[in-house]
Amino acid sequence: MAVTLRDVAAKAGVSPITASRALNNSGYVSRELRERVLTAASELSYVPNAVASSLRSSKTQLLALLAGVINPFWAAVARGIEEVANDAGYGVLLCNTDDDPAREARYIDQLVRRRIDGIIVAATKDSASILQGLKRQHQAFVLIDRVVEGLEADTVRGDGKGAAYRLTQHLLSTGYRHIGMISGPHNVSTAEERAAGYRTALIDAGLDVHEDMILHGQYTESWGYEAAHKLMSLELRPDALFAANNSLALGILEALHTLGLRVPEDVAVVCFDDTTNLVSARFLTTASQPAQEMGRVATRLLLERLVAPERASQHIILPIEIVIRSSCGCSAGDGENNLERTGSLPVPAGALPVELTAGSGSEGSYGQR
Amino acid sequence: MAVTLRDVAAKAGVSPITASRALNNSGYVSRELRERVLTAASELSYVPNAVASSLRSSKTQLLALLAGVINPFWAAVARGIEEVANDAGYGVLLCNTDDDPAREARYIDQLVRRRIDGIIVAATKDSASILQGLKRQHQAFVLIDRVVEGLEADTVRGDGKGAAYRLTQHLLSTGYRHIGMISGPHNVSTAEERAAGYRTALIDAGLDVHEDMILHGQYTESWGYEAAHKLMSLELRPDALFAANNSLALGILEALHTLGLRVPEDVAVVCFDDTTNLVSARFLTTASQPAQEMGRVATRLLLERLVAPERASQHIILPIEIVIRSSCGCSAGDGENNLERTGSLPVPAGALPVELTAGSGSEGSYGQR
DNA sequence: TTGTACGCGTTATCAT
DNA sequence: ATGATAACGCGTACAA
Repeated sequence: MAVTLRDVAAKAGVSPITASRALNNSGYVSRELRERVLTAASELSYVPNAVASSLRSSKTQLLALLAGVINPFWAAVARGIEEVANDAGYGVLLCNTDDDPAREARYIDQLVRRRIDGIIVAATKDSASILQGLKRQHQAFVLIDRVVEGLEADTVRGDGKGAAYRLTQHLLSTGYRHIGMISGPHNVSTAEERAAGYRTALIDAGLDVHEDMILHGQYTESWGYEAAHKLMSLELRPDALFAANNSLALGILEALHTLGLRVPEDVAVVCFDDTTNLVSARFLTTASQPAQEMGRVATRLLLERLVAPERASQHIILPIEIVIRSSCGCSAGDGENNLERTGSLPVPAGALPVELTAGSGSEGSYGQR
Repeated sequence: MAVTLRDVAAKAGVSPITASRALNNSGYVSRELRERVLTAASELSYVPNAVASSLRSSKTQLLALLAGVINPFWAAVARGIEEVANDAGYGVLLCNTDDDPAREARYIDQLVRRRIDGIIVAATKDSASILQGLKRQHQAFVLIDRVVEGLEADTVRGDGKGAAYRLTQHLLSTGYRHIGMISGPHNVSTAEERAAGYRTALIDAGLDVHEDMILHGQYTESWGYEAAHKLMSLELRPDALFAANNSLALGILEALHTLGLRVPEDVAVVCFDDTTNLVSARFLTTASQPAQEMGRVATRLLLERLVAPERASQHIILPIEIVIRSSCGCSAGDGENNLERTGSLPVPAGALPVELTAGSGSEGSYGQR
């Protein structure tokens, strides 16, 4: 039924393998035969069968991103991945896990069956055992954004603890003393690490850490909304809130609006993740993660591993810039364009290299380009 | 190297084909042999090779969504697709085109090479010829959200013209007379159709249509921002703005904020697409598209077509509900929770069946469940 | 530079 | 209910 390489070869008067070489620019083919083959192919409207090719070569030329891809952060990551992958001749599958371990497991199973060349995964801690299984099967994968305890693997992530530390420090230096922390699930490493940076900053400033001001839940807008309500009804009401990601920040802003509180006049708000495409969050001071670059770096790492499966795993930690806007009283807006009044905290040069070699067996140092 | 069906069969002491039948629950296999096979498979950690299976059966069990998937609207659509597809044993590939015809073409080529069973595509008009090519190759696909002139194919979309009409009517009945329209690209049918509904509403109300108050650009936040600035600097300044999608609405809100204008006190704003997950847009009166349902219906249509390739194409138009919130002066918020003050316009029963049979050769009538 | 023969892992077809 | 055989469409290995 369908046109095959054979048909093309026959029409061009050559053997199938010659046709294959001509179409793939592999091996030696004379200029004349190549012409004949290409002409025949286009005349027959030949469409190569990637399935057959994959079976024979045991390569699918396909990578996958496994994450909760609804978030703009992940959209940016995906873009970075596609960029590098496409350049290298790979396609990219986007798989939406919603951070649900069950969906995660189902997808991984699917991807392995389909012999996807490599997987970029934002894993929960619950999937440690599944990922161990992948290692055993020699399925290539790279962890992105999140680490998994007890799993040694290529990893790309942001310096979440450091950024949370500096974000908290910024609030403290602006005069806030009762900072509430609204974070994500305990089974996601970034949620823990951001809380840790916050704690350390308080301690280093000689302040007490009130554990009842640290709330963990989901990385969702609705949890941000709920948690903000909880924190704002504490006896010792916070004068500032730290949102551990962008969705949480949106929920928090809505809650504060509901309560008739203004930002930053009544309560300061800072948050993690870049949110430049959300108008309501444009005025927030944020830890702006290099999402697209994370995607690029992860993909490069993955492609390298496809070539060298036995190489020691690399841990790459990208710096995170703190972007200062008017949400924490440093330059309160008055109805004018708040966007004008922004700044940026330098990344402390000393802090990073220390973390860069944190992973066992690591030697990674990528930098940004 | 890898464990194959052969190995499993050998270990279970049966032929490969019996092992295949046991693992796939296809054909007749005795209870005992099935047990033996399953045990052998799990002991060997057998992972079926979907590539080989696809080659032999010429089915990949894979569907793809081709769209600008960054938008929350498409995220909801994707969810609906996954829901139905997974239940039917299909996986779903998400492909991000950014409405760029070149990317669209590249992806389609990839998908066809990989022998994807069916494609759900939000097409631009530029891709008419490519899609014609797909038809010629008997590649199954379904158009979603957007129609393509001169292309007869299964289609699922919202009643955009009708909804735009009613949205405009709502503004008019609330007393607004100078309504600016900010829409998307000319090569996307929804952008045209929403503008058309707006025009018809004005005409039916006996008002003049000022073409300089209708701006087409991209479906992006930045175009919304830019266009709002343009419209608000017209001599005859609009008292209301119609955003043809949610991204545009965000940009418009930001622009109005920049200009120091309040919504709805100074300018009313209505928009298309559900935006319930965007805090800044929670108070907008919107045409709330049944995004997830669109995904579900499109997938059902596609699965049906896989079974009956020669069936006449169906055109399904889903009703769109108008959700009234405080953005157009009907019940201006005063700092309290605007969300309380909402309502909903009934879908006019008569309008729909007429459109349902609009497509040539169509007979579709799906309804909602 | 070109061609031959075979195999990748699975399932369709037909036979038993 | 089970099995033998062949074939899906391509690329590797080797030969010419």
